[in-house]
Amino acid sequence: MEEDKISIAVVKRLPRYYRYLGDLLDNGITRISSGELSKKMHITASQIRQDLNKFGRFGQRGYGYDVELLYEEIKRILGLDRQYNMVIIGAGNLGQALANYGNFSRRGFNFIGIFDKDPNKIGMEVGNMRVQDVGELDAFLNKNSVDIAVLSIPKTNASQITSILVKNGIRGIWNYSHIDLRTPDDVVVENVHLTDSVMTLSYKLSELENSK
Amino acid sequence: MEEDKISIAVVKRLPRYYRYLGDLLDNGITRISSGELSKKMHITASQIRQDLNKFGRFGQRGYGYDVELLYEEIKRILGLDRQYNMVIIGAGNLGQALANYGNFSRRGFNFIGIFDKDPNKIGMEVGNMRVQDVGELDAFLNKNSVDIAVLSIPKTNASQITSILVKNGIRGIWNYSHIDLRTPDDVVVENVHLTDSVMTLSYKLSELENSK
DNA sequence: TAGATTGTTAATCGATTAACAATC
DNA sequence: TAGATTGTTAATCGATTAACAATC
Repeated sequence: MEEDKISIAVVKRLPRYYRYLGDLLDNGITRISSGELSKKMHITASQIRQDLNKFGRFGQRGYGYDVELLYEEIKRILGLDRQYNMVIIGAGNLGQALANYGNFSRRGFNFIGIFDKDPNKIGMEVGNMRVQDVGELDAFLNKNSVDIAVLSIPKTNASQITSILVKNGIRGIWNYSHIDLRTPDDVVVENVHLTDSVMTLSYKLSELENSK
Repeated sequence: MEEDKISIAVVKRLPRYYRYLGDLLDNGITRISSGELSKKMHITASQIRQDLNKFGRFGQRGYGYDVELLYEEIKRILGLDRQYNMVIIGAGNLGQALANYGNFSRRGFNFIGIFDKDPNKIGMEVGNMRVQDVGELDAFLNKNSVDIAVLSIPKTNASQITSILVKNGIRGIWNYSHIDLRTPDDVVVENVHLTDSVMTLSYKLSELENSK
C-alpha cells in the first residue's frame, strides 16, 4: 500500500515534529514555514520538507504550512487517531511507574492489565488495576483484545513471555527488558534500554573529559 | 586528544557490544571472531570490525578477539571504569522507579540525592534517600560533587532547573522531561523520551496494518 | 606452512543538504 | 505582479558493506 519504505530515521523525527506543532498550536500560531520551524528545532528546512513530503504534500507554496492541518496529519501518520489496549508484564518499579503515569492514556494508550509472578505483588492495586498472576496472562490475552504488551521484566523471563505474547497475536511489544527479542516479521518491537542510555551518557561525559 | 570524532551511531552500538560480550563471559567463552559475533548480533562482521577499530586494534589476525580483553576495553571506552554521583530531580513515578532500581549502582551510577517541590513528597523515603526540597538543590550541588542529574520533572520546570544545574557545574543530564534542553557545549544531554518511543511503536503498528 | 581472521582501503548505499523551478 | 516558500531534483556527505593484503 505504501510506495517507499520510510526509513526509521525519518520516523523517529515525527514525534518531535508533532510535539513542536502542538506547542505552536498552544501558542495560537496557525501557520509556519519550514524556515521558521527549522530555527526552532535546530534542523535544516530542507530536511523538514523532505521528511514531510515522504507522506504527502501538506504545505502551500508561498505560504508555508497550516499548523493545525499538519498537526492532525502527523497525528494520523503516527497512528494516534485510535485507541490502544496495553498490558504490562512485570509490576516492578518501572512497571508500576508506567501504570501510574497518566500521560499515556491521554494519548490513547490504555492499560487494561498488569501481571507479575511474585505472590507478594499479585493482588496489589497499581494504577487502578489489580496485579494478576502472570500464569493467567495466556487466558487474559485470549479473552481480551490487546494491542501492545509492555515488557518490564528481568531478561531471564523475557523470551518465554514473548512467545506467549506472539502466540496470542500481540502485534506490538514495548520492550524495557535488557535483551534483544526475536519476533516474527508481523510483530514489531520498540526497545527502551535505560542501561544503554546511561552508558551513552557516560561515554559522552568521558569524551568531554578527553577533549579538554 | 582524540583523532576523529566518533559518530553517535557507533557510540550507540557500544553498550550492545558490551552486553553481548558480558553474556559470552558469563558462558565461559574466552575468544570470538567478528564473524561469530556477527551471527549472534545480526549485524555485519565488517561493521563490528569498523566500529572497534575506531578505538584501537583489539583483535589478533587469524585468532579473533579475546572476550575479556575486549569487554574491559569497551567498559573503559564507555567510561564505566569509574563511579558517578547522580541526583534525581522529580520524585514522581519515574523518579522513584529509577531511585529504587538497583542495576544502576551495580554499574557505578550512584544516587546521592532526590528532590521534589511537592510538600507531600518532601521527607519521604525513596531508595534509601530522603526526598529533599528542590529549593535546596542549589546548595546541595554546591556542597556535593555531582556528575549527573536525572531530570524527571514536567517540562514546564525543566529549563529553570537546567540553569541551576549548569550554574553548579553539572556536566551530564539524563533528561526524561519531554522537552529539548539547550545547554552549553560542555554539558552533555542524553534524552529518554518515552512518549516519543510509544509513538514510534504505534507508527510501526500502523505500518504493519497498511502493508497487509 | 596453511588456514583463519583481522585491520583497512575501496565501493556502495542511504541520508542530508543545496538548489531551483513551480506556484501560491 | 512581486515576494515567498514549497516540492522535488541534484549534489554532497557520511555510514555501511565488500574486498583483500597483512599477519597471527
